[in-house]
Amino acid sequence: MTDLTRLLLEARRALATDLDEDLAERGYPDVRPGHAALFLSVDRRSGSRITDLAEGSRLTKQAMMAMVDDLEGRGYVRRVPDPADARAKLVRLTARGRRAAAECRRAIQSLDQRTKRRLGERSYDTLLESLEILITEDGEI
Amino acid sequence: MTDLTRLLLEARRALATDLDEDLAERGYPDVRPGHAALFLSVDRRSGSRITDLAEGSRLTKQAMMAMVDDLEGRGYVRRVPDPADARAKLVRLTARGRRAAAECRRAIQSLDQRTKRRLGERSYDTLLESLEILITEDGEI
DNA sequence: GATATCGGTCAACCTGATTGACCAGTCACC
DNA sequence: GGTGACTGGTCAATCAGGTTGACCGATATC
Repeated sequence: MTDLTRLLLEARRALATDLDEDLAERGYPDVRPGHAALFLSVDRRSGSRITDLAEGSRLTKQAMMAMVDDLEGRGYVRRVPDPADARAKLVRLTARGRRAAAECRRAIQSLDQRTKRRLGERSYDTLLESLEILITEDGEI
Repeated sequence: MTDLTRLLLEARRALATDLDEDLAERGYPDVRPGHAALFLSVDRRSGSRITDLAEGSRLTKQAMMAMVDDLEGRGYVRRVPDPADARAKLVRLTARGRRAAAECRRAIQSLDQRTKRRLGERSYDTLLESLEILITEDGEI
């Protein structure tokens, strides 16, 4: 009997720590693994709405807002009004944000490749598939 | 490019939620998925030291202490002095704790089996192996 | 006996989220 | 073209599940 939840948590922590260190070495000690999803999913030209970003990362908009606040405070993104809807704001990368995003992308890619090497291509693919299944199919008891 | 850390986090959350609901249905709404490891690893006859439990779950002793505090407050465990070492205390299951532990074991087993069914035996085994590798081999960049 | 280590605890803090309330802008419809 | 419902963003409070650091008394080591 294995405690799968614990295993998942620890594996995540190990990878996140790894990514964190890599980002620090690349000159972004303040970019946290959690920011990755945002950097990866914010629209490069027009920007993205907080609500959309939240939905894409399966977070509440409040949680996403906290991340955006954080990154805005550090100068990686800024909020601009959405010309198409006066209620909305668009989150856009600053120049600094674009550099960080690129580095972040590289860090993730590098981690991916290291992971692939460690597990072997097939196990890696299986891992990804399995995780997707666990996420999407779960919820119904 | 996949954000593996996010995937792991979400998969864990999905499973934890599932386990949580199952435990609630079994009559233990206050037993959290995190308690599982403790219930599974505390020595049934003589009890276990907090330090040992922490090490076994790869947690700090402070974190384990908080869990023990919690479970003690709910009447699932109690601390008794260790006759072999006056510094130490032994965490022991109460009668209520033993019943809860048994139910918890069943819930985990059931979750394991459902997961196995969803992923298929081979993918499930691969998943477990992969996670172990990620946990143990990580840390060295 | 002095000193280092070990088991447990207190305190402060961090991360990554949650729920609930609220406001202003927009949309649909009559 | 006014009314009511919905949507996007925000504030506030809270939570879970950890972390690091300091500390104390008991024990082991020399």
